[in-house]
Amino acid sequence: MSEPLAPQYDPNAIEAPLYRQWKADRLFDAGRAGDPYVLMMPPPNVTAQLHMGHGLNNTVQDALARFERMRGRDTLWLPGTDHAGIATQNVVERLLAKEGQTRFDLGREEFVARVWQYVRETGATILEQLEAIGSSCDWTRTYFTLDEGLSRAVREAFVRLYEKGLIYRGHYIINWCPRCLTALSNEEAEKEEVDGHLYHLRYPLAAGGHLTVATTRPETMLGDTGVAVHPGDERYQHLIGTEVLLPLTGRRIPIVADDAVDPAFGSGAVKMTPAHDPTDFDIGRRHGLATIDIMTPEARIAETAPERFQGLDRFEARKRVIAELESLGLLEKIEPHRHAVGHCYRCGTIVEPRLSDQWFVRMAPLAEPALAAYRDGTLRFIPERRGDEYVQWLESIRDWCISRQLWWGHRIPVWYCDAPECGHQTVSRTDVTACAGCGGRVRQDDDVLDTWFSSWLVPFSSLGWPDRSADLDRYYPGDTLVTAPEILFFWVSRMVMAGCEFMGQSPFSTVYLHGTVRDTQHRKMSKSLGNGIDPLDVVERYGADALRYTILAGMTVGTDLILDPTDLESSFAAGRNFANKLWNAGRFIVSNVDGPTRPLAGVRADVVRHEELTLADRWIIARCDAIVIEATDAYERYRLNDAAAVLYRFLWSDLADWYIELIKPRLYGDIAGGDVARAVAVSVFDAALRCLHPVMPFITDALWRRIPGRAAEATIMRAHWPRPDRRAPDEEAVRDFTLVQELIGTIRAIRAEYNVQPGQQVRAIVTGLSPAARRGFSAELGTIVRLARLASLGFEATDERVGGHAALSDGSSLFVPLGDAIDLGRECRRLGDEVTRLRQLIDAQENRLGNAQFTARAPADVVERERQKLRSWTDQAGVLTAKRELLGC
RNA sequence: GGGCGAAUAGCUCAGCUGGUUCAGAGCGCCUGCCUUACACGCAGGAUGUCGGGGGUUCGAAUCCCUCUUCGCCCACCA
Repeated sequence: MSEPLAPQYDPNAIEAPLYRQWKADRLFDAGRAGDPYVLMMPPPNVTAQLHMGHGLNNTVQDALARFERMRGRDTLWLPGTDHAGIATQNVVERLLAKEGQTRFDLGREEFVARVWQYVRETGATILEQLEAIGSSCDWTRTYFTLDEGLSRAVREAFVRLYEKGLIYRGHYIINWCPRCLTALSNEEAEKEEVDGHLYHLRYPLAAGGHLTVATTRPETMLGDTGVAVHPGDERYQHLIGTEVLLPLTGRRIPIVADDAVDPAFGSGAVKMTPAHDPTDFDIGRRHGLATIDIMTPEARIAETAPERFQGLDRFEARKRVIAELESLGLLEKIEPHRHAVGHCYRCGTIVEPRLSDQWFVRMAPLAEPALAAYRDGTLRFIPERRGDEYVQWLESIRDWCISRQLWWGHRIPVWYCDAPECGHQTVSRTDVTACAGCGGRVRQDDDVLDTWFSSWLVPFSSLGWPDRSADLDRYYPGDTLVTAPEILFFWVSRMVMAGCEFMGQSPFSTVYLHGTVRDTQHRKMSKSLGNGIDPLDVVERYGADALRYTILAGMTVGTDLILDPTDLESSFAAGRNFANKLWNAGRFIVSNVDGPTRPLAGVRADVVRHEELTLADRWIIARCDAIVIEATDAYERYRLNDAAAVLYRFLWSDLADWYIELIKPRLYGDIAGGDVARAVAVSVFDAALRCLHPVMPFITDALWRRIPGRAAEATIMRAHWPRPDRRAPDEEAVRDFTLVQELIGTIRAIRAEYNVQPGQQVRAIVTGLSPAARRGFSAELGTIVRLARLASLGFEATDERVGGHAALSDGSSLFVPLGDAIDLGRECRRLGDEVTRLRQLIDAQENRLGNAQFTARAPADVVERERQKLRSWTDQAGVLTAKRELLGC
């Protein structure tokens, strides 16, 4: 009825058109009957290109979405992108640099317009790329964090938090990226261990002598305004309250006592640079120390320092400071020192702690409900241990610096009065044009908000919040969040906090944290290392299903996925081969079923009744029921690799290698029962395709649609999840048929062992049969004879002696007489030659091991290996000799 | 410095609550096959001190201790 299928599966011809069909038929869109099931996609950067991390993340989500959809839930997989403030601004600034311009040349408005233009041109790419791997997102609800609605949500959240006193502006030390020229949150300053130095400097005391201080950043001494010691430190009691003469600057600075100083570290005296170190800032504030900012935003030495240092890069200045101190005899020593240094998470530049005015969110009050959600079980993590990290972070949470000195993003909704004598500050949901205090001119805060300040609202802002929309009612809170552990703190924890704060409950109940994609050296795949794999390239060469299969089959819960970027074939061929195997199994079944088949269960008269089923039929049905249960269980437990493996084994080994092979005579009409075989084959194939659909959506739908009897518009996406036969499992069929398989396999092994020609028939004799085995062998006699290439299967002992023996697992004995099946003379000669060859090897080896020189001088493991060789050869020779005796040579 | 994870075939990994699918899968390797769905295939085969050492137990890849090696998260000893 349908067009003939090609023997080679061509994913390129199937996948893309099928995706277009699904999309046109609106199969991804939420809004059906059923319990809602909501997956929130971690928004990729709007200008990102698809990489393997996206591939993994979205494959997992898509598998879950498809599974739940088929189980009858109203599935909403909500896609979107974020504006990625720093990253996107950097990209456009680099483009401008090529034209020899900076953003300052354009001015703010013009620059932002340029970024918008860039985003509009490239922005949809990442989402289109997600389509290529089969992502069944609800594209009608796609969001972007700078959309009008989401921007309104950002202002609403800001104003509400401000009004509750949870947002404040403060003058503190923050992490500053001198390259991106903006403040960063603690999470954005990635701590990394580096090998640095600990410099011991001598500060001359005003009263004579000197005090040694230790520092890792000697250049900051230009901004020192004090030295601190521990109040209980007896070495320095007499110095507290006195002064030192700060070298290179000529400043006199006080020595103070503070509990925060660890007397055991270094010399026990710490130089205080309140403008460039958070601890020093705190201590300085307690003791009224001055703050001297000695660096420009670019981290060059500023005009507040002596002239000869001005304009020097911080690391140049470090060298210069050390050189000068050394020449003054004030450098005591330099020790190697390993310590953690913050790096900008966008550009890798070493972060500089910097004193500045920024906006902060007070986090402790927000953290409490987020902790409670985890502790009362409404929020869980997979794998579970990730919950500990979550708790640890929330319990020691620090305030969140949310202002960024960028132009691309949500501008902070605060307006300041221009009039210095008024100084009023207005925080507003809507744009402000006049001062609420004096009616004068206002200007909006120059800074924008951290991108994550919009991302943390996404679970509800993307559904219409702050409006009380129908979507918000139906789809909040969602169910599962699938993401990489890297953004647990950036995004996941904050979403829970925002959800609890603004919606009263966590935005999801399960957080599934998957691993990272790495190369064979376990390095994270990245553009800069050049060790990435382009998922689209894989789709092109192997197909999206092959990509998905490889990802899911290779990924255990909570572990990383290792792929070899230099050898795509070894990584992805398995998936492609499986797709091709499926394709051909489907091709075989479809082409051997010309019309509607009788159903296996039902009330009509034409159903296949149990009595009509052969042992093999009952076996494959029982196996199918079992794998439906196993696969369902695996999906429910997020063990997608188990689901993939179970289905792979069933479809390839059970269905293709065994069942299809042994129903051929029935299908070809050589023996009766063809229509029953067709019904069974179609039924189990159909069920397995459905179970496999979340893993390999394209080929399963392509084949499923071609099963005869389908309506034209039928799609597996709308098929319900298979339900196993609820009757007691047919254990008898499984047991009996397994023994049939064992018998066939054993006969085949004997044939191979004795070099029986493929076309040569042999006899097989089984004695000592259990009733179950006897029953099974009789039921599938034809199958056994055909697949083992037998002339006959007998159950009476024979007095023949030449042939192969084996014991079967039910206790019966198998004998395959070979006297008339092989050329005895030739086989004896072959075995004889082989034994002779082994004897020679054994002699030589015994000589070698008998040589005292060798055993004394060779390494122990080499000797052991040689001994093993000897043992193995001796064993082989024994086996062959026994074989010769059996054959009567 | 604190916390956590991993180590099983040449490679990538399963092995869940100790014991009848316990030593497994895929790839790779060896042997033989173009058997009318599939050579991206079929049949058969080889390969392991389950990281080292100690312990608990009738029994350990599995539980405990310890060591080694890799990896991750957290951290204001300057």
